[in-house]
Amino acid sequence: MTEILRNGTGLAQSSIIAAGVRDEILSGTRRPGERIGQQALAEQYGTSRLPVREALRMLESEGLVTVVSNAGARVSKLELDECVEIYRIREQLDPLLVSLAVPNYTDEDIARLTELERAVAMASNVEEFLSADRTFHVESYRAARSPILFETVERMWNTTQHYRRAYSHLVGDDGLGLNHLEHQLMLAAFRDRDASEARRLLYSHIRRTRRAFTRHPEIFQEA
Amino acid sequence: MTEILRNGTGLAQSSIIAAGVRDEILSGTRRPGERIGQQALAEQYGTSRLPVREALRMLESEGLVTVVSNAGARVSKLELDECVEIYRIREQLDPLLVSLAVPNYTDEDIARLTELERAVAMASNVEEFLSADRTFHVESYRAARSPILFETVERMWNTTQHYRRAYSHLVGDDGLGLNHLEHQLMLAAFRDRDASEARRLLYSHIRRTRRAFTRHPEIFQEA
DNA sequence: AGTTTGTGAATTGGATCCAATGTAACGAGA
DNA sequence: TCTCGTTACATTGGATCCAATTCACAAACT
Repeated sequence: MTEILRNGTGLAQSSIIAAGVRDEILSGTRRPGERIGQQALAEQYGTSRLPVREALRMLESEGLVTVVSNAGARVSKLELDECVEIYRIREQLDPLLVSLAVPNYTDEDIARLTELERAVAMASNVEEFLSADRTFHVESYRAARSPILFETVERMWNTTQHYRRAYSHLVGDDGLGLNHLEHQLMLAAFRDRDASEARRLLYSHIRRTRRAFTRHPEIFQEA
Repeated sequence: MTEILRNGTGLAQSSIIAAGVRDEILSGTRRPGERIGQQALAEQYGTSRLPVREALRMLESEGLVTVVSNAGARVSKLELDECVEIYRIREQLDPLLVSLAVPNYTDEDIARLTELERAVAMASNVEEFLSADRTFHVESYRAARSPILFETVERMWNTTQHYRRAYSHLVGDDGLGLNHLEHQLMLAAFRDRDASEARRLLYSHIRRTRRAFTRHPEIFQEA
């Protein structure tokens, strides 16, 4: 009965550690190729190395970490080809997800999404933009109530996060204008409850980003 | 230098165990909802429970196993809604994958795929059919050389394997005729190197299966 | 007779300890 | 001075041991 921070329903320490490392990778604290020591992680979270190892296996299955036997774990790196492949997947799945969500939108949903898009447009630095952009899209997917599809999309989003950041830093504010226009068109389709139009717009949105990556292969160069 | 069965490049015991359990789940030896004891697995593979736990975490991330804290691991069950969701994903990804493969087909590839389809048509029982059908599709994807997309598709395939088996047992030979016709049309598109036609045909192929599931919700009833 | 509660065993989660592999620094030789 | 080989160290992989939680069975109570 002591109000000790209980692990909730089945939240083992390995899950907590995995979530922490995941956040650190997504936030850019840990960069691709960087080594992840078990001992260091164990000390950081005040546990033994055992839950750490399970956490690393979980992250490996998510594609965020690459484990080599007897050589340790590293943050996964992506080649341009692989990033393009993932974006091809997203070109298919994100539009499907949004097309499932649009019919379920309430007026409140659309008002909230409009506000979230304002936050994207008003972002004053790269980190703010990345965070707001992700929130906008994630929230636009919520009404689909398709947890498996959502998780699959989120996984694709996560593994490419670092390169989206690198691209944003590279181009600065250029291209944000197009991004804003596409978001506005999507919001219009949302208001019309036009699922197929929202689907096409999101497809183009992601496709354009994919082609932008192809124009900037230097992002994927070895450090 | 001793030719001891080396673990190859990074094949830890946890990966071996995970592969074994994965096979047992896919082959139907372990049924959805069935408990997976750590101790039993450890004895089966002659190791301690430690690699077993890592293996279960990996399978959990793949969606094949559901782990509840302090309550053990079980083979994942799927509701009809979830299975439909996964098939909606496959409707998008499998066609993309085949459309990437078709342009790369050699004449030998097409000859081999024709043979593999004959094996599907000649399958004399459910297990043979499932195995041959999977081989045909997997081989048709190989030329795409898109490992990430392939792995994603394979994951979707794996989590729904049990229900495909249940459906096949339920309907027997009915519907196999349509399956064969669709495969023949796909082969024709392959020979023409008509990627967009192959894509549409595979979309219809998977969509039809999804709708068949919806007509047989009894497959997903509690045992 | 059905429900509930308590006690027991079985199973899971975690920590410490030991072996094996990979890495790196150091030294010797060309 | 550069290269190669050897040795020492750090890190990972695995096994055994201990604590905590859950589940099952049985007994008692309503």
